Amino acid sequence: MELSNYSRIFKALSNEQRLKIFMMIYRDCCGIKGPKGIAEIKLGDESCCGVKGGIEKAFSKICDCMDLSRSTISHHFKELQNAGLITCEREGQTFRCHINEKTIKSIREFLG
Amino acid sequence: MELSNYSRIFKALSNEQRLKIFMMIYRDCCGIKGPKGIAEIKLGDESCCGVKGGIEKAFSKICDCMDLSRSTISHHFKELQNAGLITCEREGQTFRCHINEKTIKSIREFLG
DNA sequence: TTTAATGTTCGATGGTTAGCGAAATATAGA
DNA sequence: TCTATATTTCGCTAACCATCGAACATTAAA
Repeated sequence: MELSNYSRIFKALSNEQRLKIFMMIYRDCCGIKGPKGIAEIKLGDESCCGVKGGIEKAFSKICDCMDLSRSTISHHFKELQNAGLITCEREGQTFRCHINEKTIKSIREFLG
Repeated sequence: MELSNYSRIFKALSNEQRLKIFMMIYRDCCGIKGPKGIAEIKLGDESCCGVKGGIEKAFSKICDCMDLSRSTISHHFKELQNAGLITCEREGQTFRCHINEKTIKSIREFLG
């Protein structure tokens, strides 16, 4: 992976609110059991997406537990998508989103 | 480690030039053999800090191989320090810099 | 078909950042 | 002490970013 790709990924994770959104998706929305390092991160009481395997209504759920406007949250989702960290699709009224495992792998390999 | 610390680290690595500087220090200046993932990153011909274990004159060397003003590079060093990624000290006229292993460890643990 | 809910897009605003050159500071050596 | 070299700080500018509310688009349900 090119250096510029890495900087794009890190830029997406450089905003604390956006990182929080990403962590919620990563940890709770996609059924991935957070490994060490993630468990330590405090998201606060507002953690919301506890449905394992349930990526439905990710957007709404995150809206409900964050103190940001919907438009801002929509923007953050876009940024996470642009960085290749997540993919989102709309099925009817369900906003379905996935973690992009390939990108996660690249991050893991970044410093060995 | 707090979420805000992680976003600060990622912010420091979100600028491509700064990431490049960090990678040079990480890979070449501190005698750390880059693991997989780093080896793949192309820094271009300008890679300069080939002296293993030699962290001396890191600033000057990096200035020589990057197309940025010295003041800008100084600024980037400061940012890397603020994020806790590196520490720098001046010994006489030698600018000595180290990787902060603790922070590296945190990054590695971030996604498991 | 109206209504309610869910997301997106737009334009504005205030704050932050990357970059430069010039001036300042620090150190080593002549 | 003077000079050359190395690094930092300062002041500036242009670009970028986070955020909002309003307006719009889409879909489900009443």
